Amino acid sequence: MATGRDVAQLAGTSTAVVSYVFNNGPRNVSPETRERVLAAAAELNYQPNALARALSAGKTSSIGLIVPNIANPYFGELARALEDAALAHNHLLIIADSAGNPEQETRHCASFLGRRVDGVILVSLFDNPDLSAFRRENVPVLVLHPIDHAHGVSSLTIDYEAAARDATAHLLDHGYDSIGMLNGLGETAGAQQHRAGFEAALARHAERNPGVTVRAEERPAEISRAAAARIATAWLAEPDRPRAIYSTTDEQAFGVLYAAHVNGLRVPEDLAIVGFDGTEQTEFAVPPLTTIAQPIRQISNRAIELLVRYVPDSPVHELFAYTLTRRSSCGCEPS
Amino acid sequence: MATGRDVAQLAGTSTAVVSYVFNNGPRNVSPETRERVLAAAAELNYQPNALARALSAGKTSSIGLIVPNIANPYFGELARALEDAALAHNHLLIIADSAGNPEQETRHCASFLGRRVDGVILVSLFDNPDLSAFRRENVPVLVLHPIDHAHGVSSLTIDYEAAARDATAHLLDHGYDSIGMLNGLGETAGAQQHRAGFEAALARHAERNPGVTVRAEERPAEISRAAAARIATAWLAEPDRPRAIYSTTDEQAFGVLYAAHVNGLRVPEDLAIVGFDGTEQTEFAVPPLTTIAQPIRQISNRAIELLVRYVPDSPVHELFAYTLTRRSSCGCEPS
DNA sequence: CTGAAAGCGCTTACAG
DNA sequence: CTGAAAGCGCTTACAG
Repeated sequence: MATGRDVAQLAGTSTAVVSYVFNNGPRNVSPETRERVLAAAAELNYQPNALARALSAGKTSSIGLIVPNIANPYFGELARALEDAALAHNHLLIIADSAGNPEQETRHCASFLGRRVDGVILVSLFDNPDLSAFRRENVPVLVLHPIDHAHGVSSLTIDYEAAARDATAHLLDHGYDSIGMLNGLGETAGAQQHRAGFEAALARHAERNPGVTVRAEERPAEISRAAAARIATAWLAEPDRPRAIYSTTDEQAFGVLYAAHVNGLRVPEDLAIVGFDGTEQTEFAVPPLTTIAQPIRQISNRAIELLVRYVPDSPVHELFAYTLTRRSSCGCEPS
Repeated sequence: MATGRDVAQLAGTSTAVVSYVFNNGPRNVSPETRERVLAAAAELNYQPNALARALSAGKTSSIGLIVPNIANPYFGELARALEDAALAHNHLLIIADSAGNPEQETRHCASFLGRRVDGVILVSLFDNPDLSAFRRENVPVLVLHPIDHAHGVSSLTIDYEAAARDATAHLLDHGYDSIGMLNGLGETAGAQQHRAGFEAALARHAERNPGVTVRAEERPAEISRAAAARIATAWLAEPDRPRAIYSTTDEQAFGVLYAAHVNGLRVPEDLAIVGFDGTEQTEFAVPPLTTIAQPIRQISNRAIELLVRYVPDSPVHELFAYTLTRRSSCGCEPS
């Protein structure tokens, strides 16, 4: 492939000038020279080598993203929004999938370090991911879920506890007296906040409705349709099955929806469901799913902005607004 | 960050040897020297700079993938399988999303060229994508869908026409006498093959059942749940609505499922549905969707293999086996 | 406004 | 088995 030298030669100038033209700086170039360079470049189909540029300039203009499963639509939508935002800043988003495997997450981190990404965005499988290597090399890292502030990592997230409280309270407002929560596996900060919100809503409800008892139970499941379907199918077959289920991800909510179908239960007449994430698919579920909608675009735009423009020198923890999108799966009237 | 020179210095050797150690070649290194290098590297947290390596070695060990929408689960599953395969060959998969925008696909192609990827895998928005730049630079390209062989691009795909024929025939075997096809937009090779298969099944059925008339109609829709839902909702509200619909993607099939729900139609009692792609979600649809399952893993493994090991010097067109996964949406007994 | 040259951090013939 | 050095293709002070 043609190099800057080839272009310079054909244009009768130096490689420095070719660089100035293609980068619009840092020095000025006379209009005539610029024309000659551009013409030569077009003739030779010149495409600057991004590797050489990155090596020389000391930055790659790339950002790494690690998600647990890119086939999960929430992460797909997230990746899409992040890529749009990165592109708007002329950065490349490198998407890596940890496939639910902690070791693979660690491998991807090392690989990103080797590729000298300018920043990384992480949806971690660990409650306390080891980010010391990034810290050592001064590579900014952003985590897109709750994380213990003591870990010293920046996070951009909605308030899971408040959202879980609202979701549960909404189910309680419908009058359901037996509510299940399908949480994720493990004691991550996210899982703990979901639980805290769930319990807070129950406590408040008990306080306001003396004498009324609501049965509540939490069960864990891997975050996948298949796992949620399996666990919920068994759960809903029990005689004292819950009347409503709060799922901590949409992916699991779809599994619960399926489990209801398997058990011949109507939604919402026999079982109410609320999901979490607000993926586009929830609108087209049968019936449409009520869910906590995350502001994916806003979080994504801010994440990229923080990584490419206003790199914080100490950890930041920004909270974003969520909305409870009411649809028929919880018992609300279809709109 | 520590460089190879730092490591060489600490280990009391040269950068060449450091390189030999980290690449296991191309020269041998005595066990003692190797030990010293490894120890020094560990002490300095040395991580070879992949950019410098690529620039020097003349290959990036990276493969570019462009899909129309990474939030579409089919492409998510595909990306995941391709990444696994690439990783197994120590390659990086760079995922790019054209967001249904042809110009963005073109931009991504240029960007891949600039990043000097070793190969590209494409799910194109164009019927005849302009791949001349890759050809000029000798970058192998693989397209994962039907494409006119005259275009000179390699393709890895299932036989869409045969699959469409089987799917349609299956619906006809159920005895439905009015069948709709929800195709993609535009006259791509894929859309044409879907149509050809659909019509072939109808023709054969007519031949074998003289006197029996089956109504058939094709309608186009953008490949998204929302678009398919909108179009199918109107279609199913018509008095002579189809009794069964063959959707050329699962994503559209989910939209049709939703449209049936909106129209108060039961699936499969009032409307039978068959999808295409075999995404994992189809298993957990309500009711589970019958679909043409693509061998995603096999196609992905082969694609990576062709790009990193047996780069073909002239276009290849490999056909993979698909399966019709029967579930209840078409009227088959739930298994 | 422009050019010659050093340097980014590797790899790899070339010597020894 | 090991080292000195050229080179990959850019960017960017340094001169002029």
